[in-house]
Amino acid sequence: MPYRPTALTRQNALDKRDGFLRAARGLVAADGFKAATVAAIAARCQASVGSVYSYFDSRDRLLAEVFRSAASHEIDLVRAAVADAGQQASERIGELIRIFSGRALHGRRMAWALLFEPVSPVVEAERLVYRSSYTDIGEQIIRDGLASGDFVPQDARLASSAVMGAVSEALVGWIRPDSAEPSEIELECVMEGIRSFCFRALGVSYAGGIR
Amino acid sequence: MPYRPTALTRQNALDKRDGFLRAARGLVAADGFKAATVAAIAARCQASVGSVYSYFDSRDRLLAEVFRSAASHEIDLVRAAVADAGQQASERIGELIRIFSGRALHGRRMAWALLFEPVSPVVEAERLVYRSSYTDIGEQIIRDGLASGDFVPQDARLASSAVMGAVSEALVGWIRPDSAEPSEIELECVMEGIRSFCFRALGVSYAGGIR
DNA sequence: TGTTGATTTGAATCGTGATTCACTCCTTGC
DNA sequence: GCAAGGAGTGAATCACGATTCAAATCAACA
Repeated sequence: MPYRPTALTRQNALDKRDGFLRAARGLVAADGFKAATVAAIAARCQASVGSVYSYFDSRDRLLAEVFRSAASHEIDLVRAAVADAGQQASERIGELIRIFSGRALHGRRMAWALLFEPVSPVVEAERLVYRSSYTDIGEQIIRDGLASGDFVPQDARLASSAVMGAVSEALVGWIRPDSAEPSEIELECVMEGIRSFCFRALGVSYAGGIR
Repeated sequence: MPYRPTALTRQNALDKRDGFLRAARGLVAADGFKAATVAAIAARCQASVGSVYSYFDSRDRLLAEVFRSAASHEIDLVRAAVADAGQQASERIGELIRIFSGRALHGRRMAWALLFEPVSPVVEAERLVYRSSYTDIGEQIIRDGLASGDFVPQDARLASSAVMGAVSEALVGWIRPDSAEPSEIELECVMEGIRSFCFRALGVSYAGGIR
């Protein structure tokens, strides 16, 4: 019974698999999912096209995994920020908006890939989960805000969707692949503008002040 | 000098061209741009694939033209509704929101195609124009509303984008191709919810009432 | 009816990238 | 060193719809 996979072998396999994921992620972050062809991914790892397929069923699944990991990283950051914010619902939704848009505006290519780039149905399914995660977080905060009277009565789910939509649409012009690099000041204005728009929409009792 | 194209010939050519456009539009309205393959378009007109190419440079251009005509029809309806509404900015933006979402919710496949379906870059360029037309209309109304003091001070362009984003995102769940047919009541609730969300965001001075 | 050129046809070709697989190259355990 | 598999390779294949184009057909006019 010669050749039995050993611990080292297994680890190497995991590392290699991970290498493909990192390579793909790098390509996506640089030029979107479209650029993450199987050939490009393999090349980045000095491996052959075929070997990608001994670690993944298909390109789609590989990219779905890339999407999931990049997206859940983003979600985690937002969740953490929201948790760190005060218990006031308005502060928490403000953090959601601020972190979400700040991340998007600073990692524009990746944000574009995660939010807007046309992708295959398999990856699109991941995007659906990703988007609804944000909406879920928002919804919960809004529900709390309604309970505490911080927000004006309204449908929490609808409001959360609308907030995410308002934020996304306000951002899209800034993160489109061919748009010019925006200045830090502009970004601040956009973020603040979105924040106050959403605050008014939610009916936040106190103004929160400009800046 | 035999055979000279005549008026009838020319008319036939125009009609045929128009037939291809209609056919494509029908396919898009039924199943999106993806379904409007050159073969399907030709089949609908009992013509051959090749003849499509004597009227259009490429499928992309054909679809871009379909997009343009469908989109400008929508835009015209919105413009007309806005013009018919009172001179109060809040009424006019309310009409924009109502007609836009009403049309989308009642012609869901076409709305999905125009707003969300992944399309080629050439068609995407048309979508950009289409989207910014709505944003332009909204921006102008908001500008007027700011001038008359109907709305709270804010960046009109940003606000208009945010309104369009909020509306789109609130709608997307209802018009996704695989979503269930919504009831009339649900649609009314969604539209009303969106409208009040946006009214609050704009800081409309009077509530406008439910319904 | 014959001639000329416009129009139509649809099978063959292209383009693009994912996917396969027969073969070679390694590793392990004896 | 050597046999038994596991891994890696990359050229060939596949998928799929857009696009082409030589041949066939049709329309106008003398």
